[in-house]
Amino acid sequence: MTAPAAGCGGWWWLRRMMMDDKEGDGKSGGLWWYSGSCGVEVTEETRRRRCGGARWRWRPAVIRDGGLKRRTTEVKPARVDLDEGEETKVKDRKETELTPSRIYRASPAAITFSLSLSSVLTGFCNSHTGLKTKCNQNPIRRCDFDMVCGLIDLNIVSDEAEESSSTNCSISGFGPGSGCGSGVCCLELWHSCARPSICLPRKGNAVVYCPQGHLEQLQSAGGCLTGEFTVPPHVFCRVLDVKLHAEVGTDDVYAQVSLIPDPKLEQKWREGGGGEEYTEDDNGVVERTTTPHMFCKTLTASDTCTHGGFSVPRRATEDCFPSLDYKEQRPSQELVAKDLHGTEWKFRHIYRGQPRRHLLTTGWSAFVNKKKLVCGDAVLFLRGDDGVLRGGSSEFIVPYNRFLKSLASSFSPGASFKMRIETEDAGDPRQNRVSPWEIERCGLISDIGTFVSPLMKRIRTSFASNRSYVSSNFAESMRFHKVLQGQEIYSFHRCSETSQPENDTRNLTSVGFGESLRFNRDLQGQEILSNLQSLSPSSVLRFQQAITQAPVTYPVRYTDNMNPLTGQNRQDFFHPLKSQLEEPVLSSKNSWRLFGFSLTEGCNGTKTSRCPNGEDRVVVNTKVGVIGDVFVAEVVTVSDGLVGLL
Amino acid sequence: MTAPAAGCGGWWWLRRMMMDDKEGDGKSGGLWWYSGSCGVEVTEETRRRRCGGARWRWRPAVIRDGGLKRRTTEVKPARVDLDEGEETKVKDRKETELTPSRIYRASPAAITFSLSLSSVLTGFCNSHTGLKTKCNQNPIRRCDFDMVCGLIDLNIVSDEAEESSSTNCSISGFGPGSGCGSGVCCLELWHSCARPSICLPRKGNAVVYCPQGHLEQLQSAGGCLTGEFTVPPHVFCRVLDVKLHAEVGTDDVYAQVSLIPDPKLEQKWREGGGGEEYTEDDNGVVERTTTPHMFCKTLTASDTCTHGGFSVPRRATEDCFPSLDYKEQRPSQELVAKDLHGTEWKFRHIYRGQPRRHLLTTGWSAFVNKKKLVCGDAVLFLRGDDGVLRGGSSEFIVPYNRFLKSLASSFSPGASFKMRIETEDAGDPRQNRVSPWEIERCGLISDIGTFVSPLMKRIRTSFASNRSYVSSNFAESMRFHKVLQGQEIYSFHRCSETSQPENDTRNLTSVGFGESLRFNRDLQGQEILSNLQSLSPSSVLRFQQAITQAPVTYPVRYTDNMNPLTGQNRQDFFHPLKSQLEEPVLSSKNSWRLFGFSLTEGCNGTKTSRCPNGEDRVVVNTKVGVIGDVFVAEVVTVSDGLVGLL
DNA sequence: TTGTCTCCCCTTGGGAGACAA
DNA sequence: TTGTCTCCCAAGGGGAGACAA
Repeated sequence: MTAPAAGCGGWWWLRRMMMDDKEGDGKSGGLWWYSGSCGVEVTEETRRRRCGGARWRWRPAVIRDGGLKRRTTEVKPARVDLDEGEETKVKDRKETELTPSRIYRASPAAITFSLSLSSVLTGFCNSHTGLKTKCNQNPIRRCDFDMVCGLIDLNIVSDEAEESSSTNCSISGFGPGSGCGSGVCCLELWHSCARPSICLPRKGNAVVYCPQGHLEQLQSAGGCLTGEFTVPPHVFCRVLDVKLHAEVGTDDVYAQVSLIPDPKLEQKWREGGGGEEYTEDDNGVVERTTTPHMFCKTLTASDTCTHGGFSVPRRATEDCFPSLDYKEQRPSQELVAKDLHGTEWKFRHIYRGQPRRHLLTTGWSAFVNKKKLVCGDAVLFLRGDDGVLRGGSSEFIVPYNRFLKSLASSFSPGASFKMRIETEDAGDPRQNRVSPWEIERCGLISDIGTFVSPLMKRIRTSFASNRSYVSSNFAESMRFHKVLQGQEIYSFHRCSETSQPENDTRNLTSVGFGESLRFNRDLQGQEILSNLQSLSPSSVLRFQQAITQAPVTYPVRYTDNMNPLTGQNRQDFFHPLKSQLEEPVLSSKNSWRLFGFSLTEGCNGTKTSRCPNGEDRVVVNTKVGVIGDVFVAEVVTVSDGLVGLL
Repeated sequence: MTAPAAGCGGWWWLRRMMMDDKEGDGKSGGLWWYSGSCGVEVTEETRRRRCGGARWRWRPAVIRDGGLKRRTTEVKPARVDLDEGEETKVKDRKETELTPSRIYRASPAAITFSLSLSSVLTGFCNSHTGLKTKCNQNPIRRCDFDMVCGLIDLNIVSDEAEESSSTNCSISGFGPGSGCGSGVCCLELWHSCARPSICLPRKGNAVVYCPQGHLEQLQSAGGCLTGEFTVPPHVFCRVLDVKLHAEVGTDDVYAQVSLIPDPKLEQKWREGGGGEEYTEDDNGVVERTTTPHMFCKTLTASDTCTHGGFSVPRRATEDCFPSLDYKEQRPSQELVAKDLHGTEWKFRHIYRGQPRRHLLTTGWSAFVNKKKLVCGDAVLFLRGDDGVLRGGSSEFIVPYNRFLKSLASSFSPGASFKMRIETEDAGDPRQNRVSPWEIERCGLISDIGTFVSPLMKRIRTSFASNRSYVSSNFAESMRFHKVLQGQEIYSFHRCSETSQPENDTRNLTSVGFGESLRFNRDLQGQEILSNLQSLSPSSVLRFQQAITQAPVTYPVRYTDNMNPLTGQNRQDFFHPLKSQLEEPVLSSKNSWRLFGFSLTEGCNGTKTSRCPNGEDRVVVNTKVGVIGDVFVAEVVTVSDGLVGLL
């Protein structure tokens, strides 16, 4: 549990915690429970064991040397047979199979595919027992809110106090078509469970689907797809539908996005037409106009033990729960909570004790047992508001406008750029290839775009000067911070500095982010440390070595680059190559290709060229670059379809 | 629960109980538990719902108006919200999918197939929580026995008392190759869970496999097989291996029989050779030389409630459990029981109370909970002895000798015959076609065999005069009665009469069965009623109508009747017909074919000929015929490959 | 403000005999 | 002989305040 804290807190901590047991020896993440008489260790023999494309996961727990003296029922069998101090393995948690993403074709006209956004892209976004909750005190006072339980560490709680209107909230409404199976999945809740960077497209959005990258990832992930497929590099599509889902057993969230190819979009693009009429921002993200009320808390031993209930942080109660009638001696009310599946959970919320505190009593232990929560897990309460489905992107579904914009910028070896990353991966990004729409030029623009698309002139925009894009990008990322809990918020401008006095915090958080900072209100996190501290010289060296290795060539073929699906081409979509006589896979080419989008058209250099003074500059860039969740690097190669970095 | 009792008790009751809720409205089989304050109804919304060939089942329970006052934990949630007398639905029992039978080919030489004997053939043989048990009182006294828990009704207990040597029994031994997956499945136990008429072939037995009937049944059962297959009507085989299995979740038993074609057998048959050298009886059944010790008891409310344990019938204790040291004030011992999967269960067996009685206390409730037993279920204890794998037949694997014998007999319309049936189906036999080796001539032999096989002269034997076969047949069926519990045994000669005084019972049971009657020792059953009572005139009429309808022709083709697999013929085994140009399926023929075995060779009548005075005679035959598990009917048609009845 | 602990009390369940069918 | 009931008691869980970090 000594892994350095990195980034600006928020949901990043969820993954950080789950990555803590990197040694994989089952010790650092082991559970020591009631260590007074015997230690019970939860092993992880099969953690992350790959099994036919399925990923086995393990649920971490917190090492505790202290603890309660009573044992839980689960430990009971061990106690009987154990001598003092003896250890045993308790398999009280079933490991759950991770469903790989699926591709299927609903009809020749509509390409429907299900992309497990959080599962496939992160692989570790598990253990959420999301709750979408309503609150009932009596027929008059009623409040709907959402609640998510995950694995979030928190030692710092936000000091921002904010009075909330905690009554008469309505259920966050999603139509049956856009919700979960039961039509009750809440968008806020879904996002709070998903990878922070996940943005969902909206119905009707114009997007560019990149099936090559999708297939490639599926294949490399050991999915069920085998053989070679004839797929175009990208398909201009409209979003037919977006459905939010959650796995029944694990509460892992995923989305099912239905696309239909739209030849008009391609035609528009070929004719040099600009972007879509709607241009809220280039992600299509629509900011909420209402403020969500939510809080997150890591469960303590007392929260999860059988004696007593859940101690609710005072500020969280005021922000998320309906106010109690404090004139009564023991004010109480009943909360009705819905999880991701629409299952209702009832909790008795009472204000009692000396000194007074807020507690959830009746019903809480049932929830703990059913969701198999242990000390160290976290729970998130999210009060329901009316949610609006936002635009966005996955790795394989790129907003049309963003796609067009990316064509207007060029990258050449040595050029610096920045992109958002998952903070926890900063120490080992494993990102040697990125898509042009994921990155942004920064610093000096050494090469003016040598690649010009038919519409480049019209929409050409320098990323570096496109300030609105930058802030939008951050607003998007910060939006996910709101589900976190913290007392002290640090601006990412100061994240490499040491902690500040508490009364300085608000001033800092109000600098430079405007409205998006309101999401930080509930942030919970430890001190923000620059990833610089976790980047040892040796790790940098390893990273350098990795990028100089021969690039991997994937067996994905495409027949006509930049050629969207039309006619017979579309007929062959996803059909395995069998009798087609083509040249073998171009393994001799120095082609780094993730999404099949060519940046080499009109560009001379197609070979992998190592950065002339790479090592120093990379280190410098890394030092400067890892700020919060923004990764700054430089282009090493620009080759067939992607940008090699860093 | 007013369904008429039918047949001679025994395992028939298992299916009878599960058929009780024929209305399917979920009411007649509902569970009313602790009706004092609230009724809790177990519904069966999806009972026996077919789902892609899988059969969903439901576990019945007994309606109880009385009961204990304490509630089980499962009812607890309902109690909170219920007013007095209010009802709620409790789904405390998961319905379990029934695995359909499988056919696969291990190698071209060895046809290995797995036939789920109990599941496929009965479809309802579920809910057994079999236990194979050892008994430990101390290191000195140790006893192994078997225990099965099923759904058996019993109101009568056998009065026969028999002292048993209850100590130092050995584990019933089966080699790893012939047992369950873990090599611990007991043959006795397996048989006690299987359909009563199931007989397993032995390793090395000569059998005739009838793939056409097998495929036909699989197809009509909605199995995974589609298309048409080139299969011969029968294949002369040797039994390579017999493996006993049980489904993990349901304890449903099935067997995996491995066969290998044996051309020598066919050659022998063609040369007019006789039967096999071993001729214990024509089923190849080897009678046990040791007496099994077992008992069965329907669980009472007290047995399944949380207060107290399982009350063991005194005689059962003496017969199956090791004797206790009655000099002690509270004699007790520990029993270690193994279920079908080899899972061990420990029970404390104590002799206490005033008056004294035998109880299983510690460990019992854990078993009840794990196996989800409720009042009305039954439990069977089977003491382990050395078991010997017996010969026998399934519907598709016919013992060679029996097959040969069946060729020696002929049937023509109007001829009477009898066959064993599942008692519970007597009211609706759904048996309009049978195989010649399943039936036996009775009454006047109106037609002397017009069908003569090459070896008929040598082994020709009249079924009606083959007394040993008759008794063997009954011995086989009675063998399964031993697992049942009853106080009053009725001879099948008197089964249509009303109940007799108890002291008459022993005399009756000793008439006419000789050694086979020892299996009745533990029979448990209600009064034996003739199925005549359940055969209303309308049902007979319906049956008559059914058999006069145009016979169904199945899409099973066979290339050469009576031609076993040889050479290329064998190569095509199970391979779908694709390019073969044959005449269409002979749907115009009045061919009733179940196993593809022709009885029409040398026989003039191939058309469906209705019995001249059918209705009256059928009724008469039925009246006479349904005696215990023996069904007497008459031949209606003799056509291409089977005998039409009744 | 809230995590831990202890105390109290109720529920539950295991195990015993009483009693009667 | 055995099914049901009641009693006893221990274990465990829910809920409360005490206390301290």
